[in-house]
Amino acid sequence: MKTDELREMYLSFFESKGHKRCPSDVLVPTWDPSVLFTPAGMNQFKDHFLGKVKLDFARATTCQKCLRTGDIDNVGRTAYHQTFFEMLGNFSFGDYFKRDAIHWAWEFLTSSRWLGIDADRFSVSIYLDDDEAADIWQQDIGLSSDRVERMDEYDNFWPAGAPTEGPDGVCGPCSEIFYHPPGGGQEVEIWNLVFTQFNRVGSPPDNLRPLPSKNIDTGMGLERTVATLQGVDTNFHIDTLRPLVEAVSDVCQVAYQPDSDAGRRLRRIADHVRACAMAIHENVYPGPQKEKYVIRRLLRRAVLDGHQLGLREAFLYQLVPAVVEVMKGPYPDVGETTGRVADVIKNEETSFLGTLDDGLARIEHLFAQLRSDHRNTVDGAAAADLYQTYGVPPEVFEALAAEQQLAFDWEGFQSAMEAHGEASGRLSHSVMDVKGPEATIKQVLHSVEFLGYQTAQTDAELKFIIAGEQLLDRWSAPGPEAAVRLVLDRTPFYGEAGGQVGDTGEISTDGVRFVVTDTDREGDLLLHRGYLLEGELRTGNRVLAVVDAERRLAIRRAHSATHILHHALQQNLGSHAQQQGSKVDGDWLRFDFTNLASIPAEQLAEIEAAAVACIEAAAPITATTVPLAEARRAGAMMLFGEKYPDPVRMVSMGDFSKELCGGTHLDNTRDVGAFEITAEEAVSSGVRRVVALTGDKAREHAERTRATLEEAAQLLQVGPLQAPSAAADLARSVRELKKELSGGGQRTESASDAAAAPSGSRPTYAEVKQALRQTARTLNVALFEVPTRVRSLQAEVESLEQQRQQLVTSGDVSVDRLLEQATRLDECQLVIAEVPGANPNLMRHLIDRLRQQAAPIAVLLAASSGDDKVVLVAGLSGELTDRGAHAGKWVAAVAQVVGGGGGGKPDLAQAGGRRPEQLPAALELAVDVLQQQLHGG
RNA sequence: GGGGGAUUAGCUCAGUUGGGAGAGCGUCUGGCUGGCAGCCAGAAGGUCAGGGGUUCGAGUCCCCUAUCCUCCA
Repeated sequence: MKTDELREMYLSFFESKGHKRCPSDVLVPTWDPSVLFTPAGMNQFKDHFLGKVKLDFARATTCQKCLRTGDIDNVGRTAYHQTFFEMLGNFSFGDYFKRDAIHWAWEFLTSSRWLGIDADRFSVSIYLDDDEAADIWQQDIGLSSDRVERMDEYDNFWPAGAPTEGPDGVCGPCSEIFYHPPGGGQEVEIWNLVFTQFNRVGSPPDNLRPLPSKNIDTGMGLERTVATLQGVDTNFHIDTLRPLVEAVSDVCQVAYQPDSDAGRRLRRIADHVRACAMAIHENVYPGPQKEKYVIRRLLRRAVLDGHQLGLREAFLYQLVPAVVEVMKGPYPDVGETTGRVADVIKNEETSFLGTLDDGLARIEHLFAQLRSDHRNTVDGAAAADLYQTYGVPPEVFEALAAEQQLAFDWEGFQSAMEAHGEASGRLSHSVMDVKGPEATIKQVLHSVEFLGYQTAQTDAELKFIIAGEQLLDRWSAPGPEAAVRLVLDRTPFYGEAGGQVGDTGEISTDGVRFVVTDTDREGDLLLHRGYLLEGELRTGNRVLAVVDAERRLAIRRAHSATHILHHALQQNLGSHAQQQGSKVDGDWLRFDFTNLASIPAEQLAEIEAAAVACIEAAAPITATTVPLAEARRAGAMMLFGEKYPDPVRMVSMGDFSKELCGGTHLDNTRDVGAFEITAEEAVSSGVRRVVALTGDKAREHAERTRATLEEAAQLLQVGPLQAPSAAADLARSVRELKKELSGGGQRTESASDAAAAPSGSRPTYAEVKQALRQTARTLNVALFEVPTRVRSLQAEVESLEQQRQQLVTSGDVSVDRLLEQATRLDECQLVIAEVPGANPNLMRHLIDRLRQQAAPIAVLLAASSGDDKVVLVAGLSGELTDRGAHAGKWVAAVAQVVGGGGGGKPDLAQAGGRRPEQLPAALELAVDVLQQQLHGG
């Protein structure tokens, strides 16, 4: 039996038993914070099990794409471990229970109409005291007692060990079905039937409370079951995966021998590349965090296996077509993204190979150190350090160490990694928690009627008051510190979702005013977060809920503009430019999308112009609720990573944009008013971010841009469009002045462009924007910091000019002049002098020249800079340092007199102080100090 | 979300109680050789990522921000 046949047979069997056939959920359920990836078929039904949502059906069956990395080390080594796999399952939400679940499982496995497997090939396990299940298996089905094994809570309870160790929440016993292959091979667990019938509360004993409605949750590993049916010894040899392994073997040019080390690596590569391709297909790219990081790690492990097999160039991406070939049957849409997925993989593996090269250099460095220390073991902690900081994989480390006859301390490595794990903090999340006031509310109130599409205000009944984790009947504490959440039976307030921020506004009744600062969403509940201004709230009150209409309108402008931008991006960049995330606030929006390269300014301007054209086209905007299938036919934008309800709300703009969206929108695109893209940047590799403004904010931004450029131009005394070149001149003159002062050299007269006359006509906004951007870039500051920066540069020029002037008027501070002032001390020349206007660099130059010309010599030069600072530099020629003099100590002692300190090397040192008026006294002291040093006093 | 690191010349990077901003490669100029390869000499090239703080003095110490790398969850 083929894989595709088993999948289809399972689903149609349960359809024939009244189950709704649901499609596989996405691989990354963004709506579920407790998991990174969908780990099992039941995941998409969590809310159904908990009664959190209204049920349209009580029985479902699925084939679910799953990803698990818990046992990643076993992949390739064992027969059945995989990271990506498919799971068949049937589910009951308070409908049928153990008896039907077991009977149907048995019928599917053994009936000749279905799988028709010999009943003698099966045995089952059940939970210790689950007599109900035991009876069904033995009495109804007729299994002999030696084929029904009772196991403890760690084997036959879900979650494992729950009665004793928790977590609290929904749980129950399970029953596993084992297949015994003919010929006496190892038995295989192929199906697990979970009977969720308890709510665990606290520690044993008596902590398992029966649930009012009991559920069934079963899981049959597709690949594993196929492997047993096909009589092959590992999942990797079934009809779908064997060709993939062969493809890996081809690309790697390593013959596939199942039992060899290389064979294990080939299987692992096959598994990992399939997992990566399926995830990337759903727009989950390799990245530095969370699910993205898991994908990066999977990809790297595969690359590393290839590396160990001798490959040094990117190769994984070549396997994408093979993966598509295998997966496009059940998931036809994977065929649409082959090129994109391959590009992403190629990019990522290329950059990883670069990282590996860096790692090799660091490993070399460490080996050199070991050799010089005459040690023969690579310290595990040091290796862990390199791994954590630079990503040097331990496997590579070990292999290279072996070449150098060095041992690798795996134990030390592991414990260091564990310590790192602790230090990084672990998230603990229970699989299903039914705690918190929101859960309590949901038992009573399944959803809140949302009226915000039609109106900004409505009367309503106050149903619940949530303060912290408690439900209250009344609330009277005023002020922002006393924040609570309110639940109404209906509301015009939009709760944050789909990137659109929550509404603000006011909820009031006679003598009571409550400020809504934000609106959240918990499932279908809308929670108004805020505080009381006056009065007392009581549940049951009739209240008036009023949204801040002006802000809501600004949000609508931004949201409609977001759809327009999405459309413009796809038109301009291509259909790969898909939404990766978005945030919509009042007249402000942020839009992340898939694109490998940055977008040049000209292209960005084109995109902006295209968006503006859509706005000016004054296209009508409509929202309709239609069946999902109809929306798909209409060509609405569907995102792979999104989970859509059915029916869906489809927002259309003219004939250019159709998106599935629950947000609030304008009635006509013209109402967006102004639109401007203000930033384009990277979010992570392969993802770009655009920030844009609409309406009032866009207009204000344009005003401000114009005003800022004009201010800068005025400071620079040029016309607005000459600001960039004038700013460049200014920056250049600062650089040249600094160089001149520090080098003591001659000033090279810079050919500064004469200030051009302001141009006659008023520059266009595009020109203004361009000019300000360019100015900001030359000055290396943010757009609106330009005038500030210009002022500070101008001040710097002035002060540098002053210094230069001082230096010029102080006459020629030449080596000769200083030597004329020299006195004698013992056999040496001694120069102690003030050099007005000089800086430390110039003084050092002078000292160098004096030492060259007149050794043995001691020099101490001083200058006051500014009003309240003194700089001192001292230098000694070799003869004097040999005799025990120390420039650092010398200059430090002298600097004390001017209220400072200093230090440096024996032959050259520098100091400073804050009291210029004491400088003469200090210089006088300098002679004595040096004399004492030379005479050991 | 948390831990570790990086950011210095066009490129690759060094910079050690805080006290002269450096090397190699590349570029340019000159020289050696009959010419080239090559060798020698010299030069140009820096807002030490940005901002704040400590200090007489910060590439170096502290804080913040940005970007990138990396590990853990």
